[in-house]
Amino acid sequence: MLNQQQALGAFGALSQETRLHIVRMLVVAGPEGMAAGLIAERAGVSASNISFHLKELEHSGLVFQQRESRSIIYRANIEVLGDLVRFLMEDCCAGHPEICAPAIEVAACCAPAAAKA
Amino acid sequence: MLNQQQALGAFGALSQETRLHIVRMLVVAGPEGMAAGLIAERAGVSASNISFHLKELEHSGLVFQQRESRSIIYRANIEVLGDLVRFLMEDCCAGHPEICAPAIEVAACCAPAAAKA
DNA sequence: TCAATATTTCAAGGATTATATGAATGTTGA
DNA sequence: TCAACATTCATATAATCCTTGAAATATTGA
Repeated sequence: MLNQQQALGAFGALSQETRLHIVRMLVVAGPEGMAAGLIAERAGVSASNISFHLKELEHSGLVFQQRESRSIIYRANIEVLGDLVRFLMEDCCAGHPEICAPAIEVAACCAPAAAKA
Repeated sequence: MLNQQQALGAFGALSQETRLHIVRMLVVAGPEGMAAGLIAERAGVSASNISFHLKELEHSGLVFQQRESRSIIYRANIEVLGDLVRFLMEDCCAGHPEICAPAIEVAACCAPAAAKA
Protein backbone atom coordinates (compact mmCIF):
# COMPACT_ATOMS: atom_id res chain seq x y z
CA MET A 1 0.00 0.00 0.00
CA LEU A 2 0.90 3.59 -0.60
CA ASN A 3 1.12 6.36 1.95
CA GLN A 4 0.17 9.95 1.25
CA GLN A 5 3.68 11.12 0.54
CA GLN A 6 4.20 8.37 -2.01
CA ALA A 7 0.89 9.17 -3.68
CA LEU A 8 1.79 12.85 -3.88
CA GLY A 9 5.13 11.95 -5.41
CA ALA A 10 3.52 9.65 -7.94
CA PHE A 11 0.91 12.18 -9.00
CA GLY A 12 3.60 14.81 -9.27
CA ALA A 13 5.65 12.52 -11.46
CA LEU A 14 2.66 11.96 -13.73
CA SER A 15 1.98 15.66 -14.12
CA GLN A 16 4.78 16.19 -16.63
CA GLU A 17 4.33 15.62 -20.33
CA THR A 18 7.39 13.50 -21.04
CA ARG A 19 6.92 11.39 -17.95
CA LEU A 20 3.23 10.79 -18.51
CA HIS A 21 4.11 9.72 -22.04
CA ILE A 22 6.77 7.33 -20.76
CA VAL A 23 4.44 5.69 -18.26
CA ARG A 24 1.72 5.25 -20.84
CA MET A 25 4.17 3.70 -23.28
CA LEU A 26 5.43 1.32 -20.60
CA VAL A 27 1.89 0.35 -19.62
CA VAL A 28 1.27 -0.64 -23.22
CA ALA A 29 4.63 -2.36 -23.52
CA GLY A 30 3.82 -4.61 -20.59
CA PRO A 31 6.31 -7.14 -19.24
CA GLU A 32 8.61 -6.72 -22.21
CA GLY A 33 9.41 -3.22 -21.12
CA MET A 34 11.45 -0.82 -23.20
CA ALA A 35 15.12 0.10 -23.33
CA ALA A 36 15.99 3.63 -22.26
CA GLY A 37 17.24 4.44 -25.74
CA LEU A 38 14.02 3.34 -27.38
CA ILE A 39 11.99 5.35 -24.89
CA ALA A 40 14.07 8.42 -25.68
CA GLU A 41 13.60 7.90 -29.39
CA ARG A 42 9.84 7.46 -29.11
CA ALA A 43 9.51 10.41 -26.78
CA GLY A 44 11.72 12.54 -28.96
CA VAL A 45 14.04 13.74 -26.24
CA SER A 46 17.76 13.50 -25.55
CA ALA A 47 19.39 10.59 -23.77
CA SER A 48 20.33 12.63 -20.74
CA ASN A 49 16.87 14.10 -20.53
CA ILE A 50 15.12 10.75 -20.68
CA SER A 51 17.48 9.51 -18.02
CA PHE A 52 16.48 12.42 -15.82
CA HIS A 53 12.77 11.67 -16.22
CA LEU A 54 13.20 7.92 -15.83
CA LYS A 55 14.97 8.50 -12.57
CA GLU A 56 12.10 10.64 -11.36
CA LEU A 57 9.65 7.90 -12.27
CA GLU A 58 11.75 5.25 -10.64
CA HIS A 59 12.06 7.33 -7.52
CA SER A 60 8.29 7.59 -7.30
CA GLY A 61 7.97 3.84 -7.75
CA LEU A 62 6.00 3.99 -10.98
CA VAL A 63 8.68 2.23 -13.01
CA PHE A 64 11.64 -0.02 -12.32
CA GLN A 65 14.72 -0.89 -14.29
CA GLN A 66 16.77 -3.93 -15.04
CA ARG A 67 19.99 -4.17 -16.94
CA GLU A 68 19.93 -6.53 -19.90
CA SER A 69 23.27 -6.65 -21.59
CA ARG A 70 24.07 -3.19 -22.83
CA SER A 71 20.57 -1.88 -22.49
CA ILE A 72 18.67 -0.88 -19.40
CA ILE A 73 15.09 -2.03 -19.65
CA TYR A 74 12.34 -0.06 -17.95
CA ARG A 75 8.96 -1.46 -17.01
CA ALA A 76 5.83 0.05 -15.52
CA ASN A 77 5.15 -1.04 -11.96
CA ILE A 78 1.58 -2.25 -12.30
CA GLU A 79 1.22 -2.92 -8.58
CA VAL A 80 2.06 0.67 -7.72
CA LEU A 81 -0.24 1.99 -10.42
CA GLY A 82 -3.05 -0.07 -8.94
CA ASP A 83 -2.22 1.10 -5.43
CA LEU A 84 -2.28 4.68 -6.59
CA VAL A 85 -5.76 4.34 -8.04
CA ARG A 86 -6.99 2.58 -4.94
CA PHE A 87 -5.50 5.31 -2.76
CA LEU A 88 -7.55 7.82 -4.69
CA MET A 89 -10.79 5.87 -4.88
CA GLU A 90 -10.94 3.93 -1.65
CA ASP A 91 -14.18 3.95 0.35
CA CYS A 92 -15.81 5.76 -2.49
CA CYS A 93 -19.38 6.90 -2.27
CA ALA A 94 -19.63 6.14 1.43
CA GLY A 95 -20.27 2.45 0.92
CA HIS A 96 -22.74 2.81 -1.90
CA PRO A 97 -20.56 1.61 -4.76
CA GLU A 98 -23.44 1.39 -7.20
CA ILE A 99 -23.13 5.16 -7.42
CA CYS A 100 -19.58 4.81 -8.65
CA ALA A 101 -20.59 2.90 -11.74
CA PRO A 102 -18.63 5.21 -14.04
CA ALA A 103 -15.47 4.41 -12.14
CA ILE A 104 -16.10 0.70 -12.15
CA GLU A 105 -15.38 0.63 -15.85
CA VAL A 106 -11.89 1.57 -14.91
CA ALA A 107 -11.00 -2.06 -14.85
CA ALA A 108 -12.38 -2.65 -18.32
CA CYS A 109 -9.50 -0.72 -19.83
CA CYS A 110 -7.20 -3.63 -19.36
CA ALA A 111 -9.39 -6.45 -18.17
CA PRO A 112 -11.73 -7.89 -20.78
CA ALA A 113 -12.06 -10.89 -18.49
CA ALA A 114 -13.42 -8.77 -15.67
CA ALA A 115 -15.61 -6.80 -18.04
CA LYS A 116 -17.09 -9.99 -19.45
CA ALA A 117 -17.66 -11.54 -16.03
CA MET B 1 -12.67 11.21 -22.67
CA LEU B 2 -9.67 13.14 -21.53
CA ASN B 3 -6.92 14.58 -23.66
CA GLN B 4 -3.30 14.76 -22.57
CA GLN B 5 -3.45 18.35 -21.40
CA GLN B 6 -6.44 17.60 -19.19
CA ALA B 7 -4.74 14.54 -17.75
CA LEU B 8 -1.60 16.55 -16.98
CA GLY B 9 -3.70 19.18 -15.28
CA ALA B 10 -5.57 16.60 -13.25
CA PHE B 11 -2.41 14.83 -12.10
CA GLY B 12 -0.88 18.17 -11.23
CA ALA B 13 -3.93 19.05 -9.19
CA LEU B 14 -3.64 15.77 -7.31
CA SER B 15 0.02 16.30 -6.49
CA GLN B 16 -0.67 18.77 -3.70
CA GLU B 17 -1.41 17.68 -0.16
CA THR B 18 -4.50 19.76 0.55
CA ARG B 19 -6.02 19.04 -2.83
CA LEU B 20 -5.40 15.31 -2.68
CA HIS B 21 -7.01 15.33 0.75
CA ILE B 22 -10.04 17.22 -0.60
CA VAL B 23 -10.55 14.82 -3.50
CA ARG B 24 -10.29 11.79 -1.25
CA MET B 25 -12.80 13.26 1.17
CA LEU B 26 -15.21 14.03 -1.66
CA VAL B 27 -14.82 10.54 -3.11
CA VAL B 28 -15.87 9.14 0.26
CA ALA B 29 -18.67 11.69 0.66
CA GLY B 30 -20.22 10.58 -2.61
CA PRO B 31 -23.32 12.28 -4.05
CA GLU B 32 -23.97 14.18 -0.85
CA GLY B 33 -20.86 16.20 -1.38
CA MET B 34 -19.48 18.62 1.19
CA ALA B 35 -19.88 22.33 1.77
CA ALA B 36 -16.77 24.44 1.24
CA GLY B 37 -16.76 25.42 4.89
CA LEU B 38 -16.84 21.84 6.08
CA ILE B 39 -14.04 20.92 3.69
CA ALA B 40 -11.96 23.78 5.06
CA GLU B 41 -12.63 22.69 8.62
CA ARG B 42 -11.72 19.06 7.94
CA ALA B 43 -8.63 20.03 5.99
CA GLY B 44 -7.59 22.52 8.63
CA VAL B 45 -7.00 25.43 6.30
CA SER B 46 -8.45 28.93 5.92
CA ALA B 47 -11.56 29.75 3.93
CA SER B 48 -9.68 31.65 1.27
CA ASN B 49 -7.10 28.94 0.98
CA ILE B 50 -9.65 26.17 0.54
CA SER B 51 -11.35 28.31 -2.05
CA PHE B 52 -8.08 28.57 -3.94
CA HIS B 53 -7.58 24.83 -3.96
CA LEU B 54 -11.21 24.06 -4.78
CA LYS B 55 -10.95 26.34 -7.77
CA GLU B 56 -7.86 24.51 -8.96
CA LEU B 57 -9.67 21.20 -8.64
CA GLU B 58 -12.73 22.52 -10.40
CA HIS B 59 -10.59 23.91 -13.17
CA SER B 60 -9.04 20.49 -13.69
CA GLY B 61 -12.49 18.92 -13.79
CA LEU B 62 -11.99 16.69 -10.76
CA VAL B 63 -14.75 18.36 -8.74
CA PHE B 64 -17.79 20.51 -9.44
CA GLN B 65 -19.85 22.83 -7.32
CA GLN B 66 -23.46 23.68 -6.79
CA ARG B 67 -24.95 26.34 -4.59
CA GLU B 68 -27.42 25.14 -2.04
CA SER B 69 -28.86 27.97 -0.04
CA ARG B 70 -25.99 29.70 1.73
CA SER B 71 -23.52 26.91 1.18
CA ILE B 72 -21.65 25.87 -1.90
CA ILE B 73 -21.54 22.10 -2.15
CA TYR B 74 -18.61 20.40 -3.81
CA ARG B 75 -18.68 16.90 -5.24
CA ALA B 76 -16.06 14.66 -6.82
CA ASN B 77 -16.52 14.14 -10.55
CA ILE B 78 -16.47 10.35 -10.71
CA GLU B 79 -16.62 10.29 -14.49
CA VAL B 80 -13.47 12.36 -14.78
CA LEU B 81 -11.70 10.27 -12.16
CA GLY B 82 -12.56 7.17 -14.17
CA ASP B 83 -11.41 8.80 -17.40
CA LEU B 84 -8.14 9.75 -15.77
CA VAL B 85 -7.43 6.20 -14.71
CA ARG B 86 -8.37 4.88 -18.13
CA PHE B 87 -6.12 7.45 -19.76
CA LEU B 88 -3.25 6.07 -17.72
CA MET B 89 -4.01 2.38 -18.10
CA GLU B 90 -5.46 2.03 -21.56
CA ASP B 91 -4.17 -0.71 -23.82
CA CYS B 92 -2.18 -2.03 -20.95
CA CYS B 93 0.10 -4.98 -21.36
CA ALA B 94 -0.18 -4.91 -25.14
CA GLY B 95 -3.44 -6.78 -25.19
CA HIS B 96 -2.54 -9.40 -22.61
CA PRO B 97 -4.66 -8.14 -19.74
CA GLU B 98 -4.14 -11.24 -17.64
CA ILE B 99 -0.73 -9.78 -16.88
CA CYS B 100 -2.36 -6.71 -15.40
CA ALA B 101 -4.15 -8.69 -12.71
CA PRO B 102 -2.87 -6.43 -9.92
CA ALA B 103 -4.45 -3.44 -11.63
CA ILE B 104 -7.73 -5.18 -12.25
CA GLU B 105 -8.46 -5.10 -8.56
CA VAL B 106 -8.62 -1.38 -8.96
CA ALA B 107 -12.32 -1.67 -9.53
CA ALA B 108 -12.80 -3.66 -6.38
CA CYS B 109 -12.08 -0.62 -4.26
CA CYS B 110 -15.52 0.70 -4.94
CA ALA B 111 -17.27 -2.02 -6.88
CA PRO B 112 -18.18 -5.14 -4.95
CA ALA B 113 -20.62 -5.88 -7.76
CA ALA B 114 -17.87 -5.96 -10.34
CA ALA B 115 -15.61 -7.92 -8.03
CA LYS B 116 -18.31 -10.53 -7.48
CA ALA B 117 -19.21 -10.79 -11.13
C1' DT C 1 -33.47 46.58 5.01
C1' DC C 2 -29.96 45.12 8.31
C1' DA C 3 -27.13 41.74 10.15
C1' DA C 4 -25.26 37.22 9.96
C1' DT C 5 -23.55 33.41 7.33
C1' DA C 6 -20.88 31.31 3.68
C1' DT C 7 -17.65 31.78 0.30
C1' DT C 8 -14.90 34.00 -3.23
C1' DT C 9 -11.75 37.42 -5.09
C1' DC C 10 -7.72 40.04 -5.19
C1' DA C 11 -3.13 41.80 -4.41
C1' DA C 12 1.17 40.79 -2.72
C1' DG C 13 4.90 38.35 -0.68
C1' DG C 14 8.15 34.66 -0.43
C1' DA C 15 10.28 30.42 -1.36
C1' DT C 16 11.75 27.20 -4.24
C1' DT C 17 11.39 24.06 -7.87
C1' DA C 18 11.51 21.99 -12.36
C1' DT C 19 13.44 21.25 -16.86
C1' DA C 20 16.89 21.23 -20.60
C1' DT C 21 21.70 21.01 -22.26
C1' DG C 22 26.23 19.26 -23.18
C1' DA C 23 30.39 17.34 -21.62
C1' DA C 24 32.29 13.77 -18.93
C1' DT C 25 31.93 9.14 -17.03
C1' DG C 26 30.64 4.23 -16.41
C1' DT C 27 29.39 -0.40 -18.08
C1' DT C 28 29.10 -4.03 -21.36
C1' DG C 29 30.31 -6.90 -25.15
C1' DA C 30 32.84 -7.84 -29.53
C1' DT D 1 40.58 -1.38 -26.82
C1' DC D 2 36.72 0.36 -29.38
C1' DA D 3 31.85 1.12 -30.05
C1' DA D 4 27.27 1.07 -28.07
C1' DC D 5 24.18 2.29 -24.45
C1' DA D 6 23.13 5.10 -20.45
C1' DT D 7 23.86 7.87 -16.45
C1' DT D 8 25.79 11.77 -13.91
C1' DC D 9 26.87 16.40 -13.11
C1' DA D 10 27.27 21.34 -13.37
C1' DT D 11 24.99 25.02 -15.10
C1' DA D 12 21.55 28.15 -16.66
C1' DT D 13 16.97 29.43 -17.30
C1' DA D 14 12.58 30.12 -16.33
C1' DA D 15 8.57 29.47 -14.03
C1' DT D 16 5.55 28.48 -10.71
C1' DC D 17 3.16 27.55 -6.53
C1' DC D 18 1.25 28.46 -2.07
C1' DT D 19 -0.26 31.34 1.69
C1' DT D 20 -2.23 35.29 3.86
C1' DG D 21 -5.49 38.88 5.03
C1' DA D 22 -8.61 42.33 3.73
C1' DA D 23 -12.42 43.39 1.00
C1' DA D 24 -16.23 42.01 -1.98
C1' DT D 25 -20.25 39.07 -3.16
C1' DA D 26 -24.32 36.25 -2.47
C1' DT D 27 -28.00 34.32 0.40
C1' DT D 28 -31.13 34.14 4.09
C1' DG D 29 -33.76 35.33 8.23
C1' DA D 30 -35.29 38.82 11.48
